[in-house]
Amino acid sequence: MPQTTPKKKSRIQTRNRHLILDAALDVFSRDGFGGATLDAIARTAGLSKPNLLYYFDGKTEIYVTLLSQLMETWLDPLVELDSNGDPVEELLGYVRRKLDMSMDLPRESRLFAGEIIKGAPQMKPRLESDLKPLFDEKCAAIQVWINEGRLAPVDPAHLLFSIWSTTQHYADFEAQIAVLLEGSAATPRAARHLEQMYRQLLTP
Amino acid sequence: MPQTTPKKKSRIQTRNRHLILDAALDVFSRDGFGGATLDAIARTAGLSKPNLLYYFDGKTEIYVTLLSQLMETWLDPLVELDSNGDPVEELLGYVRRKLDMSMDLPRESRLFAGEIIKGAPQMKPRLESDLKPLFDEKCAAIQVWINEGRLAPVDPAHLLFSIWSTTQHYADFEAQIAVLLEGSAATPRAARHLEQMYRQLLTP
DNA sequence: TCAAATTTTTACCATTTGGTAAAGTCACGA
DNA sequence: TCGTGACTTTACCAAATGGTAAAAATTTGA
Repeated sequence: MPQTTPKKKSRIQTRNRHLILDAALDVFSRDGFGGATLDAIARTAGLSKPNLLYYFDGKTEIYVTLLSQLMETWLDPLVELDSNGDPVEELLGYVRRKLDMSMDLPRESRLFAGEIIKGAPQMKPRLESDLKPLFDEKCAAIQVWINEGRLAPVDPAHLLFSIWSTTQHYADFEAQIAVLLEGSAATPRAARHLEQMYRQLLTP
Repeated sequence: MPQTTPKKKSRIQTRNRHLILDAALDVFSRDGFGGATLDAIARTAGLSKPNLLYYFDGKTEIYVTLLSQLMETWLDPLVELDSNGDPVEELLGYVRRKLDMSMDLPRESRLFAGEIIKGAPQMKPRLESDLKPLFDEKCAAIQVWINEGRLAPVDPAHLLFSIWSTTQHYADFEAQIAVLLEGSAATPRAARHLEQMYRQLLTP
């Protein structure tokens, strides 16, 4: 009986698949799906194009595999938002995790952004099946906190949108920020600014 | 003596150039520069590909023309930020203008986002020459307001980043928001949420 | 060690893409 | 109305691109 997720047998399999996915992340996040080429991915990975296609069935499969892996990583900080914790501190912790993620994984952030900008042709099903229920659950939890008077009355959905946009901005618009901030490092001041902003907004 | 900006002579010239630029905005904002094709632009514009190339010298020229026109529109709301006005109201007005712009011109917002995500290969010079001085000027004006005690102490640069990201998010991530919010219209609640957030942050 | 299985390379191919040459069509002023 | 210049179409190309077949090289396991 064939497995739906076939195990990667050899050492060399896993090594090369990782090489390819890392190269593909470079190329897809910079050029988008349409602008990326198999040649560019192969060159970046240090493999030949036919060799690439020995490990993946095609350009689309590489892209989908990347997005699929990314989805888990991307949802993780929100999963960790604990409805039993202190409301303000939980949300500030979430902001912090999202910001760290933007700084540590800018390519992943840009890949995600590019896919959504295009209208999410590949991701839409997973947005509906994975993100939407989690989003609804967390919005409800935030609303409970508000009803209990432990959080200032904010629009839960748009609060989450704000957090996503302000944190991901540092990855997605890095090129613009580099021009405007020149030498100075963005991270510490960004972290301070976001904590100040969301603490004021959320404290009842 | 040839003009640097040759005048568009006939009625049909201007009409077709507009048709092409509008079609190109559709295609480039969805597929990015690399993913866009002249065929797709021509089809969208209702012209033949050679006919396209009668009006523009090539794919790159169309793209650069679009970005160039966009730059003015994009900077405009920030230009209007009046250092003689009331600080909080001026900044809230700016937020409002940026949000309206995202809602009215989502394709332009996505085109801009796509270019920056790629590392701004075409825009970087104009970011340095046009945006950077304006940004520095407005940051300085905000700092003056803070020093005068008319605005809460915030990081001017990161305040502007927040405003850009939270407003543009509604255009750039429209596909995701559509999934999460389903039927309900985002605009009025977004406007309320952003006003609440920035009023609290900025009021001294 | 040596055959079987896995991995890599070489040599291709069909389609798509950005772009051009040149012939044809149209609009307008003399 | 007719010639001239502006516009459009037809018929192409060369390069790039996603992808394949099959031979060659390498690794693996008995």
